[in-house]
This record gives sequence, structure tokens and C-alpha cells, in this order.
Amino acid sequence: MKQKPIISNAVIRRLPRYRRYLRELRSSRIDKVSSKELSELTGYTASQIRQDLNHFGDFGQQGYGYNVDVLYAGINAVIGLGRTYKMVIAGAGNLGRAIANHNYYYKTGFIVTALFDKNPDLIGRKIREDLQILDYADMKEYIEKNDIDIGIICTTKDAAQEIADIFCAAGVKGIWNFAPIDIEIPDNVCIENVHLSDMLYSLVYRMNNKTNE
Amino acid sequence: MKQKPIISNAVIRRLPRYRRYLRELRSSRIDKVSSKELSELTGYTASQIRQDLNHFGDFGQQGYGYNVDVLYAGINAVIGLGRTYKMVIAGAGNLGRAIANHNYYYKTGFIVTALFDKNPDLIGRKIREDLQILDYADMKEYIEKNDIDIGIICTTKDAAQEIADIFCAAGVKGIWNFAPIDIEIPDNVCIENVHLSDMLYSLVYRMNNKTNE
DNA sequence: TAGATTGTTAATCGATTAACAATC
DNA sequence: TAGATTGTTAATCGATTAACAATC
Repeated sequence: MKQKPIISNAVIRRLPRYRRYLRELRSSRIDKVSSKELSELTGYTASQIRQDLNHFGDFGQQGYGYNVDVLYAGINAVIGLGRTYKMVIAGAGNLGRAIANHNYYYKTGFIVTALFDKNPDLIGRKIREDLQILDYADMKEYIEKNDIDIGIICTTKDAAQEIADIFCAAGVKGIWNFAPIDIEIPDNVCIENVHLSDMLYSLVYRMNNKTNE
Repeated sequence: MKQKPIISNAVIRRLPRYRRYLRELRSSRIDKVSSKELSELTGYTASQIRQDLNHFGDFGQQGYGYNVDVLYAGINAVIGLGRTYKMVIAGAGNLGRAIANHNYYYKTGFIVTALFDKNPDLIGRKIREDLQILDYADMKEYIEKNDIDIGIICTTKDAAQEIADIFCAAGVKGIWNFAPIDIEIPDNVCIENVHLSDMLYSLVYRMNNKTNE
């Protein structure tokens, strides 16, 4: 199999921002953009943008710049958008329901197909016409039968590791973790942590240490 | 005024994780920890841990290690915990309500005092006994009167910049933004973005580019 | 052809890691 | 005193920025 070069995580984290501004340019019917113009939009340096984009093939053209449609499609392809990803949520509390109803990623092909909870009062409830809270006991079987790609953890930290273990055993390839804990997973599964309190602490530190020049 | 050394953002982002593991050690009644032990817990190298902690004063003692209580208290003080931070949420949809009810940061002194929305069906509703959805039109005055520290944006992206402008004009010192857009703010305000779809895209990229060694 | 802008290499900067002297 | 472990400097590594040749 062809050996792909390894792209650093810093580059990957910039891709969604490129994508966002390219979307804007597209909806403004702008068909061409230079690394300099993208720099003004995104705040990254033109040099960095050219270097980033070059990792993924020849999107640009000397003397011209980048074609917006081509680059947008290219970045989508690099990220892996353009297909559907099926997701389930463990924990049907406030956060789980909010994530289930969030519609930004939904538009790009990410579909929450079910929520799971242990609480008998919640099991059976409908979140929407097409989305229901199911019994946590049935989660593993459901994931296996429905080829779920991503498992989302929206519980307290005490339950998080056990849920992750079930997710991995059932065959998800990615975990999106909202519980405030570091989870152990096997090598073949990816994890993205959203440690909300950690982020809030970082904000507060910066608020308190702002140097008023 | 004494000139504080500027601590890099990379260091700051590690502090909450140190804090989390120190909490665990405390609740296990362990009173001493070495950089090597902390390294095993956090995954950072012992060398990095020693260098990180040294930025903030002499928490350690040669030949002994770090006293857990002292270090925990020290990190809390560095972050700026130990006082109360008042927050309001703009946007009382699913996400706004989930953030309002989230109790992790609540325990550390972060209090959501009100939610604001434009929707007349929501205005006046109670989220909890002590927490209500108020009229968006009154938000600026409320923030000024109640000395709100942090404004949280839980709306669609179209409203986000206007809300941020009101937050800043009313005197918040920090903004926690959940809208999928980059917001412009004056120099004296700090912002922390939680771009959920960006994070999901990053997860998916990694899932698709996992090298199975 | 001249002008513009990329692709790409080289230089710089910053963050991480290694090493070891200081010291409890 | 000997052993352990920090504090701190130096070396390394990786990411960003600058520069410019290639080329549209």
C-alpha cells in the first residue's frame, strides 16, 4: 500500500478553518483566492497556508492562486467529508440531547442514530420524530448491527471508561468524549476530547493574566 | 507593577490536566508525588512537568518531590480558581441549557446567573429553581448591573458577532464561544472557542488516516 | 513578455527533551 | 553521608516564517 506522508496534528487542526472561509468565499460567488487573501481571512501567514495546502497535492496554480471550488472540494476530500458517518450517544442528559440536536455537523453527513441511557425514565423517549433514547444494555448489539462509526460519551466521568470499552469492543473507529477524564483506548481507535472545564480554566487564566499594554 | 514572565499557551493548556490528577491523588490520600510519577499519570515527560511547574514558583523540593496539597493549591491559584466567576449564556436552546446545567465547572466557582433569548416562548421560563431565561433586549443592562465576568455564546453563527459586541460593551472580560465562527473582540477581552464541528472533522481525519502498524 | 503567485528550500523560532549540578 | 529528585541549562526536535526560483 502506498505510504502516505504523516501530516502533523497542527496542520489537521487548521483544515476546518480553511474549509469555513472557503465556504464563505463560495457563497459570495468568489472563484479565486490567493494565499495572501486567505491569510487575511484566517489569520494564518500566507507562507504557512501555502505549505499546509501543499501537503495534500497541487491545489494551486502559480501566478493565479487557488480556485475556490477546487480547494474547497479538495479539503473536504482530505478531511474525509462526502460520506455519511453514523454516531450514537451514550448519556441522554442535557449535553447528550444538545449534541444530538446540534445541526452543524449534521449538515456535513454526521448522523446521530440513537442515544443510550440507563435511566428507565428516559428509555423509550423520543428526542425527535426519528431519534429515540434506547436502553444502555442494548448498546453494544446496536452498534454492531448498525455499523456505527463514532461513539459519543456524554455521561459523568465515572461511567466514561466503561462506555469507551463497549464502544471499542463493538467496533467504533472514533470516540468523541465530553466526560472530564482521560480515557484508555486501543491503538486502532481515535479519540477527540472536549474537556469543557479545562477550556474554561484556560480562558480564566488568560483573563487573569492579560497584560494591558 | 511587577512584570510577570509570559507563559506560553501550551503550558497553560496542561495545567488543568495536572490539576485533575492531583485531585485524584488527594482523594486517594497520597501526600507526595514525583515528576516521574506525575509523568506516568499525565503522559507528559517528567522533564516537561518539572519545567512547567517551575514557571510558577518553587512547588517542589529536591530529593523529595512535590507535596500534593501544596501543588494542587498552587495550580488552583495560578489558574485563578478560588473565587467566583459569574457567567451568562446567550441562546437558550439545547446547547445553552446543557451548558447552564453542566456541573463540573459549577463546583469550582463558575456560576451561570441567567440565560438570554429573543424567542418570546422561551423568555420567562425557568431552567432550574434559581435560573431563568430572560429577554435578550435586557442583556446588556443585566451584565452591567450584575458584574458578569464571562459571556457564553450558544446561538447560531449569524447572531454570534452581535452578541459578542454586546458582551464586550457591557464589560465582560471573557467570552466562551460555541458558535462555529471566528469572532472579533477588543484587546482587553479574552476568548475561548469551542468549535464542535472543527473538532469532529479533526477526529474523522485521524480515523481515516490511521496507519495500522 | 511582464507580473503575479505558487511550490519548495533554507533560516528562524519556539517548545520539548536530555543532562546534570544543586540540594534536600 | 548516600540516595533521590528537583531546578535549570544545553541540545534537540519540530513547526513556522522568510526567501526565491519555478511557472502560469
